[in-house]
Amino acid sequence: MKKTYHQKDLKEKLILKAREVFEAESLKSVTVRRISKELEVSPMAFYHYFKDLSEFVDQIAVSYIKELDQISQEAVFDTEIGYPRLYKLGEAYIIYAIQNPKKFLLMFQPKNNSIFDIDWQKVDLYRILGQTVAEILPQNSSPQEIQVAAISAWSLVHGFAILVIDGPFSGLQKNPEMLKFMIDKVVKNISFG
Amino acid sequence: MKKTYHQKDLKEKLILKAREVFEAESLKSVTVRRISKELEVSPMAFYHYFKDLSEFVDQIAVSYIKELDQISQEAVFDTEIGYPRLYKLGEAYIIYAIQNPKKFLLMFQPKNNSIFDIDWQKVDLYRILGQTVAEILPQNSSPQEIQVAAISAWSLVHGFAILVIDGPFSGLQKNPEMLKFMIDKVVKNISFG
DNA sequence: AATTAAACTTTACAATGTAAAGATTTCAAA
DNA sequence: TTTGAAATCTTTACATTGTAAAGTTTAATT
Repeated sequence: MKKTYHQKDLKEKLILKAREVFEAESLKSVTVRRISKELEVSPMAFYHYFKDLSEFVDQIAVSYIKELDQISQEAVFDTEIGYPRLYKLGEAYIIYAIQNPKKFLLMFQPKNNSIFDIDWQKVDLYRILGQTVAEILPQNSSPQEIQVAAISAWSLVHGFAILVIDGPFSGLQKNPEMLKFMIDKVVKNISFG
Repeated sequence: MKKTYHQKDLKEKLILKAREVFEAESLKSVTVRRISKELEVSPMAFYHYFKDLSEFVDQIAVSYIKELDQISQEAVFDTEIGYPRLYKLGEAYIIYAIQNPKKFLLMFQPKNNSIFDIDWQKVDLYRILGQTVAEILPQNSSPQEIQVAAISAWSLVHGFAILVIDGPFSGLQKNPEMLKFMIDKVVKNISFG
């Protein structure tokens, strides 16, 4: 009996393997039994770490949000304050979304019935965006004004990403030059009414 | 044996019942067995009309797109040409989305693995939007310029809707006045770079 | 009336999530 | 070092799911 009871970091391994399977195939392939089998563990081990499949999927989504956070940070890091930084951030967001459609959709798709209650205030991207628009707005802008600007900016790039990934403008993906042109157009179009 | 073989419009009834169940509960409740049972029909009758569950769900989504089409038409119908019409259209879109989050998300969520290949060119909303922005742009605008404007407009309102429904700005739903203010702000913010 | 096609049923199976209870291992306290 | 209790993992079991295969009933056509 060489069974490896107690591998200690099973929770991380489960998520890691699930990401692997999800990225290579789809969410449908991420089943308790499948992931357990790949880690050579009984299906029920899963339930020692997660309440149910729904919660598990939520945590996978969160792991991707962290990935996006990382990218947002990098995008902002080496770009000058002001509009250039905001444009860069928007561009990075759109490019990530289009290059990682499955991941991106997972983050924003409210799973089954679970509320998936992310605390967005704690998501880096959320704060970075707020910070970035604040740097553009007049010094004495109110939090509300900043919020309004952030919503406008995020809405535009998010909507564009979604509509290009699998909506009415998915045709753009077949024309890389036009796509690039549109990304630039959209990003530069961010404005604060 | 009063079994009602051949009810003839079973296909429509299946979709109708599915919409009912979906709206009252969730997509998870829309199962072949559940819908069949409610119509007092064997589960396998379903397969006489639909290839599989995936295709069925796609058709439900399409039925909601038609609903949105209807609303778009009405929104545009009694509003004067130009920006007022575009604003009205955007507003109607956002309000529908927020008041019918489940339906709205279903339309834009690429089901499981099915391509869900809607021909958007044939969707009224798509054409109405194109028409509406064209009425605003200079007469001699190229199809490409119109397309760019349409994408900008749609992206903004769509992104806003999604982010408010279950994203980082869902908090807005708890503040109807602020929400209304923001909808107006966003809609008026549509611009063509 | 006879034949064919359409609409539906019965039976069956493999895959899924997960409840219940038991086994193994680890580790802290005695 | 022994002893338990807590943590980790397994086995068994069941209800629900999608759907394949084959058969039955009704309607349509000839």
